Amino acid sequence: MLYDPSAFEQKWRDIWEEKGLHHAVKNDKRPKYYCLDMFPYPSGEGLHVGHWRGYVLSDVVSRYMTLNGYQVLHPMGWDAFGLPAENAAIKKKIHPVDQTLAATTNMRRQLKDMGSMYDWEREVNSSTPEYYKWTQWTFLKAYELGLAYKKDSPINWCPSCATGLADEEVKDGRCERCDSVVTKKNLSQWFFAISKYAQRLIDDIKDLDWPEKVKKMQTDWIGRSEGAKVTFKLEGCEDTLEIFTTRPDTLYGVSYMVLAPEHELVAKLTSDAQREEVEKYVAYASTKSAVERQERREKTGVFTGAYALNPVNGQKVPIWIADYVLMDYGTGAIMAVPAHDERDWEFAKAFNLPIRQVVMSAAQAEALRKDGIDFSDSQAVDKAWQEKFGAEPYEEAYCEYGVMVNSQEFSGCKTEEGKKAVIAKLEKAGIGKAVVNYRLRDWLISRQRYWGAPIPMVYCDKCGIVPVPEDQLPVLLPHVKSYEPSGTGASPLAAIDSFVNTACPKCGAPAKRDTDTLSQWICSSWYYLRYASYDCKDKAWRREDIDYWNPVDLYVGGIEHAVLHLLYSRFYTKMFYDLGLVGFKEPFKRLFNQGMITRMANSGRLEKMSKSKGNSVNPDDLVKKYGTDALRSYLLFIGPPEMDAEWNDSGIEGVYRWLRRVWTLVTEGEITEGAEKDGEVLKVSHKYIKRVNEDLSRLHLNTMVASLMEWANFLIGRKAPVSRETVEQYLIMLAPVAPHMAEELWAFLGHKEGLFESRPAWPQHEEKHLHEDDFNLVVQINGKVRENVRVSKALSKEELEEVIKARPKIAAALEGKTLRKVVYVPGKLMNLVVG
RNA sequence: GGGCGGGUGGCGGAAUCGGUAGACGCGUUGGUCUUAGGAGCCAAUGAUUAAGUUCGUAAGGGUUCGAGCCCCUUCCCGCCCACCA
Repeated sequence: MLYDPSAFEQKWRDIWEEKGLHHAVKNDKRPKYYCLDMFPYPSGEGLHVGHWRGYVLSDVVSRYMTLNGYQVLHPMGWDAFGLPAENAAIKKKIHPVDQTLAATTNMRRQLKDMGSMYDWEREVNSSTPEYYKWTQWTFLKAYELGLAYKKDSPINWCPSCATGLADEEVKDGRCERCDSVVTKKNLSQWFFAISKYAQRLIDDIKDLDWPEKVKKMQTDWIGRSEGAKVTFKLEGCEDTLEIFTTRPDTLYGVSYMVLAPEHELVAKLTSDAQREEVEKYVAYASTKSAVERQERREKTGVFTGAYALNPVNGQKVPIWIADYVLMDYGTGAIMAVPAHDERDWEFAKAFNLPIRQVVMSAAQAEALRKDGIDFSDSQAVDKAWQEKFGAEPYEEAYCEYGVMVNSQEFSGCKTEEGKKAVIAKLEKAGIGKAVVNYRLRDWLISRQRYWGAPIPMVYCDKCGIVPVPEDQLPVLLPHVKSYEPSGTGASPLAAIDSFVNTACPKCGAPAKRDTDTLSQWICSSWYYLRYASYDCKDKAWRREDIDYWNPVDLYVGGIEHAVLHLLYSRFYTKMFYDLGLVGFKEPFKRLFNQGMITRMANSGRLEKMSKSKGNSVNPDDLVKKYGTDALRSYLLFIGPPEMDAEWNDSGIEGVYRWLRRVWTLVTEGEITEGAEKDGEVLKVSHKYIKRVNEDLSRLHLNTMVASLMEWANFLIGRKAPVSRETVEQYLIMLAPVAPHMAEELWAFLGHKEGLFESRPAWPQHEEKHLHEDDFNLVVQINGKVRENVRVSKALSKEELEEVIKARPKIAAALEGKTLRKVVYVPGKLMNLVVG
C-alpha cells in the first residue's frame, strides 16, 4: 500500500477532536500531568518550523504520558496583548483586535495541523475582557498586599516604542523588542515590589528541576551581595554620607569618595569654586545612555570641593562625582579604595589620587610568616611589611583576599575575618552595619501604550488613589480607531475623555482613571492557572482546579525568558501563595529550553529562523509534501532538543523514507498472529524498547528517533514474517512521534478502537529477553584494538586469556614479548599489556 | 572584562561509568529495476595503504593498561552579564 499521509492524517485529527481525546478532565484514578508550552503572541506571520520544535517536543511528552496512564493537561492560548501585536497592527493599519483575530485563526489552524493534542476547550486569549478582567484583579491583589506602588522617578524609556520598560526588558542598553537605544524619562509609574521577594526567589530556585544555566542567569540577575553600609561624616556639614561596600576590610585604604552624578547630596556638597564644573558634568552625565556609557571605558568625573571623614581613622578624603557610580545600586555612593578595586584604581590613576595599600597578597603574607613575624602583633606586621614590601612598585589593584595591613588593630588579620571584625567595630560605634544588597530592582509595570489591560485605578481629588472594586471589573479597554502611542509619555487612553472621566468608587465625585496599561508580562504571569480553571466565571480560578492540575510538571519554551517571564511568574506565584490563593510556591517544576532552529539568512550567516531575516521555512508547505508525521519526526531527529540546530532542506527526506518503510512493512509484510516467538527478534526488540524508554525519560528525542529507525531497519532487513505483538509494540512506541500513522496502522491491524482512545499498555523491556550466553570480547594489545572474539559469558578471566592467546593474530603479536599485565573488563574487553 | 555552553567525517549528529570513535540520517559513489529516473531496492562511504598497518574527536602537554570523555596551557565559536561598589 502506498504511503500517502494526506489520505489519513486529517482524518485522525478529526477523530481525536470528535471523541474529545485531548480534552483534559479531572480523574482521580489517574495521576495528572501538566505539560505546558509558553503561549505565543499572535503574529501575522504565522508559525515557522522553528516554533514547531518546542511544540512537537511537548506533544511527544504529552502523548507519551497519556499512553503511560496519566491524565494529561496540554493547553494552548495566546499572549495577545502587548507591543508586538500592537506594532504589527499599526504596520498593517488595522485594529489590534482584528489583527489578533486574523493571526490566532491562522496559527490555531497551523497548530491543529501539527497534530498536537492541545485541549482547545481551554484556549485562553489574554486580550479578551474575560481574561484581562482577572489580570486586572491580580493587580488589585498586589495592591492589597502592598506590593504595587506608584513612584515618580526616572525610568527606562524606549523612544521608538514610546513606553517605559522594566529593567529586564533592557538588553545592552537597548530595547529588548526593537533594539532602540533606551533613554531615561521622568514619569509617575506603577511598580511591583519584586525586590522584596529577592531572597525567596534565590532560595526556592535551587530545588527546581530547571537547566542550571537558567537558574544561574536568574540568580545572577537578582544579584545578592553581602557587605556593609557605612556612614561617613562630612567636613563642615551636618549631613552624612552613606555608602555600601562588599569590602569593609579595606576601609583603611579609602582615599576618596564618589557619588553618582544624580545623588541628592551633590548640589548641597559642591563648593562654590567647583559648582560650575560639577553642574556641567551632571548635565553631561544625564544625556548619556547606557549604550554610550559602555562605549567609553575611560573614567570621567569631577571634584566637588567637599571632604568626608573616614570613620575609622578620621582621615580627610575628597568627594568626587563620577558616572561609574550608579545611582540605582547600593546607596548611589561609594568609598573608593584604588589599591584593591580595579575601577577605583583606574579613576585614581586618571585623576592622580592617592593609592593606599591595606591588603597584602597571600605571597607577601607567606614571606612575612617565614621571617617569623607574629601576625597577632599588628604593629609588628605593619613595620615588617613596610620594610620588606613598602617600596615595591604597585602595578595594579590587588582585588583578591589576603591579609590586612596598615589597618591599625586589624593589621595581620585575614581579610575574610577582617570583614566581620570591621563591621563589628562600626556597629558598636553606631556608624555601620552588615547588610545584604540585591541588584534586582522593582518591576516597572505601567505602559504608555493602548494594547494592554487598563490599570484598574482611579484618581479622586478627595480620596486620592482608589482601586477599582472587584465587582466593577473589567475596566474595559475602549475600542477606538486611533490608538497610536503619543510619544510624550502620555498613554493614548489619556486622550479619550469618555474613558478618563469616571466617578470615584469611594465618594462618587468626578474622578479620573489611570490611563496607562499593564505590561503584557503580567498577562503571562498567571495564565498557567487560568488553563486549569478555564471555565470559572466568578473568579480567576477555582481552588480545587488548580489544586488538582498545578503546578506545571513540564514547561517548554525558549531560553530568552530566563529572566523575564520566568522571574515574573515565580514572583506572582509567591504573591498568590502569600495571599493564600494557591498552595504552592513555585509555578513550574521542570523547565525545558529547546534550542533554536537556524538557517542561512539573507545576511549570509547562520541565524535564528525568522521571516524578517528571510530564512524561515513554512511548515504548511512541508506538511503538504511530506505529511505532519514526517515533519514532526524531522524536528526531533534534527539534533539534541536543547541545542541549536541547523535546518537542512533535504534532512526531512530521511525521516520520510523511514516512515514509508515502516508503512510498507506493516501494510505489505507478512504478520503472524499472536506473540513473538523468534528469539532473535525478541532480543533485538527488547533492546530497542529499553533504549527508546531511556531516551524518552531523558528527553533525548533525537536518539529516540534513531533507535526507532534502527529497530525498523532490523525488522525490515530480516525479510521474514513479523509477529503482531512486535508490530504493535513498535506502533505504540512510534505513536508519540508519528501519531497519525500509528493510528492508521493500528486500525489496519484490525483494531476497532483507536490507539489513543484505548491506550494500550506502553511496552517495557523484559530482562530475560536481553540475556545472552555469548558476548563480543574486544581484545586490545597495549590499548589498541586487535580483534573481536565471540566468547561464552561462563568463561573466567583466566580461561578467556587462554582462548585469546590461542588466536593466531594475538599469538603473533605476543611473539617474543613479555606479557606484563592483563586488564579485564568483564563482559566487554581484555587488554594485554606487553613490553 | 567576567560567567556559562560548545569545537567529533563532505554535512546534521551518535558514543549513560574512562573501555571497539563516527550509531542514525543527509550527501556522494557504484549496482539493480525501468521507456525514463530527481522514485524504490541493494551495496560502499573518516584519512592512509596493494594489504597487514598507521593516523585520526580545535592545538599542545599530562594522568591511565586504556582518554572525545579527567587535569593543565593555548586558540576558535555561541550565549548571557557587563563600571553592581
